[in-house]
Amino acid sequence: MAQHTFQAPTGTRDFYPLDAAQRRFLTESWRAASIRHGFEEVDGPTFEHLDLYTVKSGEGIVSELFSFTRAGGERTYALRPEFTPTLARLFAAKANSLPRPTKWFCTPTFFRAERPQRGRLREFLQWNLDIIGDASPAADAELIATCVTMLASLGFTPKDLRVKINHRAALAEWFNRRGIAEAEHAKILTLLDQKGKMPPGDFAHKLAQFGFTPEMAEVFQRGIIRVEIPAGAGGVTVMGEQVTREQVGGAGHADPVDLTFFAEAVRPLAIELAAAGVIDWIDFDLSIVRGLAYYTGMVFEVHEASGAERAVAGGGRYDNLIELFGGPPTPAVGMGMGDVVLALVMKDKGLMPDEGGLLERAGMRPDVFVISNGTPGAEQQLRPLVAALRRAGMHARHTYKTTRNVGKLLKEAADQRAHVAIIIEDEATCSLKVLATGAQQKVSLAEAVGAAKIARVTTAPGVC
RNA sequence: GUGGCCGUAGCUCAGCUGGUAGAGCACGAGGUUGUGAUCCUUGGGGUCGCGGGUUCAAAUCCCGUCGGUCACCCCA
Repeated sequence: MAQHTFQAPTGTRDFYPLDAAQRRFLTESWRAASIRHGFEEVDGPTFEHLDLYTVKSGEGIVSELFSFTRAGGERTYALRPEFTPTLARLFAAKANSLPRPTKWFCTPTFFRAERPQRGRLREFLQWNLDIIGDASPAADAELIATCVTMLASLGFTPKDLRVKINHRAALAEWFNRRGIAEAEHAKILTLLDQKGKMPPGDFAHKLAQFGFTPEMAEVFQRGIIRVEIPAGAGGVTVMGEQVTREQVGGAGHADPVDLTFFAEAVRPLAIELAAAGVIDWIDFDLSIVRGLAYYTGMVFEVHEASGAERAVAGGGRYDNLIELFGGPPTPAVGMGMGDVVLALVMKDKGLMPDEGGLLERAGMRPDVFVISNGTPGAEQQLRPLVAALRRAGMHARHTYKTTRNVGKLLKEAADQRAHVAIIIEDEATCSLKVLATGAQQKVSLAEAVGAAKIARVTTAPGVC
């Protein structure tokens, strides 16, 4: 009978030790930033009733889900494709006893039945961050600031990544003032979303159907708009690119471009972002609209500065969503960041730690590697010393090879990224070597555990 | 779901217009002077993604299929 070989399902990943270390590094970075900003960790089931997802997104979503029924069962379930419905369910169930705002985060796995491509897989991790019960621009800014702080902790700068912010409510109000019917708004948003996938001429032509001039199309193409911030709110007075009537149509044009209203609408948010110290990362950009329906206010995406790669993160305000899932009317703002694009962009920018760095940051490096020099007395002490180190809370390893060549075993200790090597000389003494520096000292075997602890603490590179 | 490109050792690949598989690195074992090096010896590992077809003969040519990748659709 021929052996059958099994492959991992399409769009999934196997996590060998180094991959697992990278995953843990990312999730720990997410966790640390969340906790520093006062968010609490939550989670829910990996699968939910299918209905939970069709409520918000309609039946069309089903083809994008992994759904199933239990053999012999009636109900249909789906592996979770996102966290927001679960979050809304959790909040709605205890809404009366939860504080306002409630600040929650999680870093779980999600599943989408799409064909994988660059930056998109069928199973992935996503950091979710939500502030529920606070309608203020300060909450929007806090969410974005948490996201930015996390990215900065990985080594990104405002030159690497840009946070592009738009405002659905302000756009809608602006459209209304231009006399565009409510029913047309979604079509315009869709058109804006697809702008990058068509020639500029086509885009202008399609926009014209909604009464926009080619000059307005030019404004949307430029995207970034100018927003003035009062001095004293973070010391920044002006941000963004000046778009003047002269640049896009001339002062005498019949339909002059006036974005004053829009700039006024987002200024409170800009002031909060300046106060949070992240204004350097921000562009107010009319071309960011984010997919579908439920956003009601601020929307944002984090992009690699040159526009390469997919969005690293995205989110926005959804003030109707908790209600939609059966809770009391509650304003909320949230975001998600997937691990796949994040890792790609980190590698693009040279910010992904190397093997040693990943093991370090994931907490996987051995504290001590114990070597016997091969004499009978030393050999006898090897296992007791390893055991004693482990009892003392240290990550201790030893070789499984038969050779007792000290040079080879030191190489093995270094290959395994151990911090300290202990070479047992005989039944009573050993040498303790700090591998990073080569410094070596003789100690009695009885003192070895204590000496290793001290060496480990005083030589540990800081984990930031 | 649709299309382009790609599948040879753990990795990077060689193998020409057909003549039943190789290199480097890596890995295992051992040696050399007991300190992360160099060096030497040696070992394991592939029904060439899978299945069919053409042929005396297929890693090589043809078809299908599976997988990967990139793009479209979609992107919560």
